Amino acid sequence: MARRVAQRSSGRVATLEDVARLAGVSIATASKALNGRTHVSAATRAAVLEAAARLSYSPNALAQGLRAVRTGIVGLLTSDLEGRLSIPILMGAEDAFGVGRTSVLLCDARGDSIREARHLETLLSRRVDGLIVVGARPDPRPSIGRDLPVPVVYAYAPSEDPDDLSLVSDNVSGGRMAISHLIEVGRRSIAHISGDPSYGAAQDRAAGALAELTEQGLELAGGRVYFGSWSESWGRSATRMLLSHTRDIDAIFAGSDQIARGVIDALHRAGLDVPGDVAVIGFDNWEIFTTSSPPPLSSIDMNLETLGRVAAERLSAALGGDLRKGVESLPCRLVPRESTTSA
Amino acid sequence: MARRVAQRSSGRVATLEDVARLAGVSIATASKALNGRTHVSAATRAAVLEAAARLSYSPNALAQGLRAVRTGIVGLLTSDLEGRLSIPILMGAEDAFGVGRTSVLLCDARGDSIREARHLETLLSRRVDGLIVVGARPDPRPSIGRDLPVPVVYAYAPSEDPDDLSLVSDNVSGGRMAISHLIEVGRRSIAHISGDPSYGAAQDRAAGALAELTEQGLELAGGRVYFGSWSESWGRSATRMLLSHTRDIDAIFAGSDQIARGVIDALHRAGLDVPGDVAVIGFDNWEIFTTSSPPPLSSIDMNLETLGRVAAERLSAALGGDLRKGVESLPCRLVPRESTTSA
DNA sequence: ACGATGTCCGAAAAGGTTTTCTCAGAAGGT
DNA sequence: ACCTTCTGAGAAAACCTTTTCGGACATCGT
Repeated sequence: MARRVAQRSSGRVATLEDVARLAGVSIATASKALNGRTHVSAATRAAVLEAAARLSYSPNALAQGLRAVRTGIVGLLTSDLEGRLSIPILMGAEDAFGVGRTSVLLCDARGDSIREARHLETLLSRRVDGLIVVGARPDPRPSIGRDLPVPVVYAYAPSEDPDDLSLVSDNVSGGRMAISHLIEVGRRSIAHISGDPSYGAAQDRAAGALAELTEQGLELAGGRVYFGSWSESWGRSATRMLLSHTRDIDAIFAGSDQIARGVIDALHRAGLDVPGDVAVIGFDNWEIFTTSSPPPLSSIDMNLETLGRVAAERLSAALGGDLRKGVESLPCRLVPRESTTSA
Repeated sequence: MARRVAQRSSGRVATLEDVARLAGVSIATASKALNGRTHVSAATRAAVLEAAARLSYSPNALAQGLRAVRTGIVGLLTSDLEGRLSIPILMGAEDAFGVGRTSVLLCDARGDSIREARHLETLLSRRVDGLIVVGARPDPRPSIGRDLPVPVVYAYAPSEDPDDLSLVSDNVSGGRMAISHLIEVGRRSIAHISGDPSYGAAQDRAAGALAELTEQGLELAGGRVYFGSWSESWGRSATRMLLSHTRDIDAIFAGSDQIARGVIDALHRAGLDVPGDVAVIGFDNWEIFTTSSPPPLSSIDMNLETLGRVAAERLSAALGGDLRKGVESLPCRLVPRESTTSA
C-alpha cells in the first residue's frame, strides 16, 4: 500500500496545464516552448522547461496522437510462435524508426486467422501508423485485406496479393552464396540436404545452389537434392543415405542449421572430420545452433534485422505518400565459421 | 497508388459522429447504443449498429484512453535478446488479459540501461496501464524506479528492491523435481552438471537437487556439482571428466537443455546408451533442444506462460487497488520424455 | 384532465495536446 | 509624432469519445 499512497500523494500525473500554471504562462506558450517552436522568448522557454522538469512532466502521447496525423505506433502481426523471426525483425524496425519515436505493438495470432482478425481490429482501433505482417513460414500467405486505412508491409512471408508490398529474403541467391563459398574454399563434390520440399524456401535455395554449381561446371554430389524435413534427425539419416551411396563428397550444404547439426553428427559417427574431410554449411545462422556446434557452423544469414529495417523504411515512405507494391527480395549474408574454413 | 486513391476516396476513417448522422441520432445516443448502455430503444440501437457496420466504424482507442482511466495497453520491457523468455511471457499475459482487451507494447532494451530508461519514458508517455519487466538472466536486477505512476511486475528476474513485486520460477523445487523423477524411474547414482555458478538459478537448482537426494538418503554421484558454463561444450567436457572419475552413474541432471545435449553426446561417444545406461534430464524445456535430441529430452519447464499470466493478473489486481510486494515463486513442471523413460 | 412516473434522447463537458488566429506592445523608419 | 513591421503571448478550435444531466414525451393511475 505504501506505493499507492505515494502515488496518490503526488496527485495525478502532471499535465501541460500544470506546467503552464507553474511557469506563469498560457498552455499554448508552454506547448510551443516544449516543442521548440518559434515565437517564444528565451526567458519564457527556460521558465517552461524548468517547470516541466520540476513536475517531471511527460506529454500524454494519447492526446498527441489524437490531435496529430500520426500516433507513433506500428503493429507487428505475427504467427511466429518462437519469436525467432519476429524479434530480429522487430529490432530492425525499432532501429529504423529510432528509439522513442515509434513503438511497436506486438500481436501473435498463433496461426489462427480468427485471432489474427481480432488483433487486426484492435490495432486499427488503436490507430497504428502502419502494420508489419510476419508469417511463420516463408511461403505466400493470404493478404490481411485491401483498402486498409494504413500501409502494410509483409515481411518474410509474402502476401498472395500482388498489390501488397512484401519483403522476402532472396533464398535463391542465398543458395548460390553457400555453394560459391564452398567452391572458394576448394570443395568440388558438394551435396545438398534440405528440408520439406513443399516450402518455397527449400526449392529456392536448391535452385540457387544448382544454378551456381552449373555455372561453375560442377554437378551435385549424390545425384539429387535430399529433401526431407527441417529436422536434425533428417540431417542425420539423409547423411547416412548419402554416404552409403557415395563417399566421394567433400562438402555438404544443409538447408537449415538444424539439418546441418544432424549432418555433422552423422559425419562424425562415420569417422569423418569436419571440415577436414567434409565442409558443412547451414542456413538461417541461428546462433543457438551455429555456435554450440562442434565445430562452429558456417551459415547463411537471412538478415532479418535488415528485413525489419527496410519494412520500417517502406512504412515511413508510405506515410509520406510513396506507396510501393510487389515482392522485394533482400540479399542474404554469408557468415563463415570453422565448419568450412579449417582454422 | 491505387490503394492510396481508394483510401482517399472513402474519405478519412469513420467517426462516431458519422455513425450518428447516418443513423439519424445524436452522438451520445450512438455511443450508448454501441456500448450496450441502457436508455436506448431497441429500434434505435439496431439503426446505430447498422450504420456502424455500413461505415465499418471502429472506435478510436486513443480517444477512449484519453477519457477513460485505463488505456488497455501494458508495456513489456525486456532485455532478452532472443525473445526466448519474453515471447512465452507475452503470450501468457495476452491470454490472461484476453484478446482485444489489452495490447502489449514490447520494448527491448538490449541490456542497455540508457535504452531502458528511454523505453520506460516512452511507455509512461503512452500512459500504459502497467509494466512487466523481464530480465535476461534470473538474478536480481535494479529496480526501474519507485513511485512510478503505474504498477510494475518483474518477471523471471526479480527486482533488487523488496518493495517491488517479482515473479520468479521456483528453481529449488525444479531441482527437486528433476531428482525425484530420476529416483522414481529407478535411478540411484545421480550426477549434476550445471552452468555458470554465479547464476542464482544454478545455485538454486543444485540446492534443490541436493536437498531431495539427502531426503531420499542418496549422495550426489561424482562427489560434487559440476558447475561450468551454460553451453553444450561444457556439458560434453564435464561428462568426460565425470566418467573418467567414476563409471558408477545411472543418471545425470543437467542444469539446462543445452548442457544436456552435450552430456548426451559425450555419453554416446563413451559408448553408453541413453536412457538404457544413463538417464538424462535437462532444464528449461526449450523445445528446439528437447525434441531434436536423440532421444527426446526430459526436462523441467519453468512455466513461463504461467509467469506471464500471473503477471497480468497481478497487474489487474494492482489496478483494482490490490498492491502486492515481495518475491513470489511459481512452481516448475516436469515434462518427461524418452531420455529418462525407456520407451 | 392532471400529476406522477418512466422512457428515450440530446446538449455539453471533460480528457490533454497542438495549431491557428488574434492582439498587444515594442522597435524602427520617415 | 505617426505609421509600419515584427515579436511574444494567449484564446480557442480541433481531435474523438464517454458520461452526466436535463428535457421532451408518453403512459398510467386517479
